[in-house]
Amino acid sequence: MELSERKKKILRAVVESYIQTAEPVGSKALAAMAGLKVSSATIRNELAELTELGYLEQPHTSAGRVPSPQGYRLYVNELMEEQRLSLEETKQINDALHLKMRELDKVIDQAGRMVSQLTNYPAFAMAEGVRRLTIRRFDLILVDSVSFIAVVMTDSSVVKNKLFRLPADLSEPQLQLLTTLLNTAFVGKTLDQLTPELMRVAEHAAGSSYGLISLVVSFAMEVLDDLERSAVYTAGTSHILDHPEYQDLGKAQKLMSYLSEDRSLAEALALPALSGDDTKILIGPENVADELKDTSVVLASYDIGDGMKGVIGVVGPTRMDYAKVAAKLSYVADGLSKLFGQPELPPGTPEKEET
Amino acid sequence: MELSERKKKILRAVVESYIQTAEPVGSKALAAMAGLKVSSATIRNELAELTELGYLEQPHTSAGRVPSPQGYRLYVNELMEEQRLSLEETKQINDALHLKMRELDKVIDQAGRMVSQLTNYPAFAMAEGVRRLTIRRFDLILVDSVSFIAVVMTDSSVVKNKLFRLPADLSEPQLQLLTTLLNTAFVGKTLDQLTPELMRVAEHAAGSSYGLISLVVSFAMEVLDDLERSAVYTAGTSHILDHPEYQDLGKAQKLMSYLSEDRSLAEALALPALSGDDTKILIGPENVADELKDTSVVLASYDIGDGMKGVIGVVGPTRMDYAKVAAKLSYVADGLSKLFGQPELPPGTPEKEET
DNA sequence: ATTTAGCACTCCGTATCCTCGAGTGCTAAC
DNA sequence: GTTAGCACTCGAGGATACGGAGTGCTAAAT
Repeated sequence: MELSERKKKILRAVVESYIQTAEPVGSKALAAMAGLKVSSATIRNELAELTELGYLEQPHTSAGRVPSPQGYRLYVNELMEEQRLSLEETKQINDALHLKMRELDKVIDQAGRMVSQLTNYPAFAMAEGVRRLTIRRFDLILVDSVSFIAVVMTDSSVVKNKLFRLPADLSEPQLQLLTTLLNTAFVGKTLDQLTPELMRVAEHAAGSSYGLISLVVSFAMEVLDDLERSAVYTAGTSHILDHPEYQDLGKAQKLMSYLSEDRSLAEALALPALSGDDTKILIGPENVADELKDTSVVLASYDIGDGMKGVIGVVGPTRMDYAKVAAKLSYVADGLSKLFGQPELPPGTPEKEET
Repeated sequence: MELSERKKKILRAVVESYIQTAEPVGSKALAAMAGLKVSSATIRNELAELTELGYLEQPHTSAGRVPSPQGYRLYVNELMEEQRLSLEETKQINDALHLKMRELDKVIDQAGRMVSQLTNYPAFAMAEGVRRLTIRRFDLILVDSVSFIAVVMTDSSVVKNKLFRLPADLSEPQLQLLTTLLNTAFVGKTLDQLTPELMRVAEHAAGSSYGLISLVVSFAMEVLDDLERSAVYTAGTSHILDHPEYQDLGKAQKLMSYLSEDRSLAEALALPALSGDDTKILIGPENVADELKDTSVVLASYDIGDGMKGVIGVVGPTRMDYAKVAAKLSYVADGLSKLFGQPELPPGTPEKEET
């Protein structure tokens, strides 16, 4: 059943007032502020019905109303006005987006921090699809007679390196050979195809018994591990304490430590994040993770290229300023998509501003 | 003036009891536990004197006693017993020390996390002296006709890379030339000698007007930035909320956000950390940073090699289990020193256990 | 000269009670 | 359908009382 215009207006007023003040909203206050020229008594009737329908809740009988998750949901879906960012805000974001680093993990990390700082909520940032990155090239650089550095380069300019030290001497020609071998075997493969089995096949094909190949297997494994680990960053967890809903130490504690376990956060949010392209809002119980049941999450994803997606998001109380957060988040996400889309400019070249 | 044996015994009992319970300690409780066969009245007299001398404090007239910073200081200097770690604990640490990664920043980060997890306090880890790292070698790897990757290798196996994309084409020979140029000019120099001035000199000497050199200047700068930024990691800040002294939300907030500003933490602790080799304990007001005035810090440093030092530390309330924390910290620090001291074994080679 | 027992006193933490006010739901009039 | 009026509910916050842990002091005991 569709709600009457007036009910919607009232619901919206309740949500917005509560978002601002964190205090239950009473009929009188609503009568004064909502652009309705009706008395508080009428509003009381409407409130009673909205409560009946499940959009509002009462902390106790004689308190004002507070939006229920369902209420927030309706607000977010239908009532919320697209928030326009102020010039200042866009400027601030644009400035921050001029990241110097283009290394994937650095960018992700930075993006998370930025979002947290921008919204005053804890934020997280993650990348999805690292295992599908394609290997473009191996290079082995001799350091001294017993060690070399392996550099693997993939799509999206992701580069990883690792130092190897060997029990035996190694000559430049040997290294060359190994390089060729690796390149012919693995270029074009994705990272998660880089399994020990494949390695053994390659080793066999080359007829070589260096044992070196197995070294590089472990290298590849570490690269993967590393990428996956660095696929989630959280920032600004201390902002939790800014909000009155977390005066309760126990709650704050729980949420905080949940947020610092990057892995579980990633798992809980990977699915929702992937299922769509634009901004997603998960309100309280809509979250799968128990720890987030009375917490809301706003997610935005951006395109990294080469089949990878990045996700940035914000975590906060259900009483969250969804409009503002969503606006900022999607602006940042767009910015990041552009950043990854456009070819990297050489440092020093002036870049053109967004307007 | 030296305290009497009995006073010391009492002081120690107060400190240890308070560390455990976080409750002011009364004369009766002390009479019962300290190995003294005197009555509570006698102890009251002693307590009064200890308070007079500034080693103890009274939250209010009719409460028990609490150690003052000065009291903790004496405890730490003279009364604290070297804590022996249990076999389990050493095992736990040893296991954790078998870090796969040897990349400097990863190790530092890991070390911080480990310590926090081990002690249940927030921890931090930093490296000191990155700017003094010596450049060992540059490598430039052609990616495609308009981009290349620069790899710089320094002491301590620190390797950094960055992708460059150029407005113009670039040939393999050109790259070779550039590489030689960079290597002759900069190998053997430390990172902080890698200034724009030096760059200009080199460019001039080579008679080249590529402008490429300036690109690499910026690379070097970024490497430095990057290293410095990644020179501080904090972990486990949420542990703050475990301790009753931070029930006061405001305090918790302040400390937390202070801890997440890595830079200022680093500055505040760089000095004390450097001035000695073994474990350092800073109690409350002994900290220079205002934000840490009622917080204690335990620091241990370890040797990374090539003139670099690493510092790990723990932050907590002045009522901290100094003995345990110091023991764990120095054990970990020793472990790390050894880790950096011994040559890296090739993966797969079984490493010998500590006993 | 210490040490100890005894005792009056202090002061915090807690529980209890009370009041106040915001807000509700309902009824009856508009 | 709307509004005014009113009794009622319930929590927040303030005052008051109480119990207990702990002290400091004095005087006796060792």
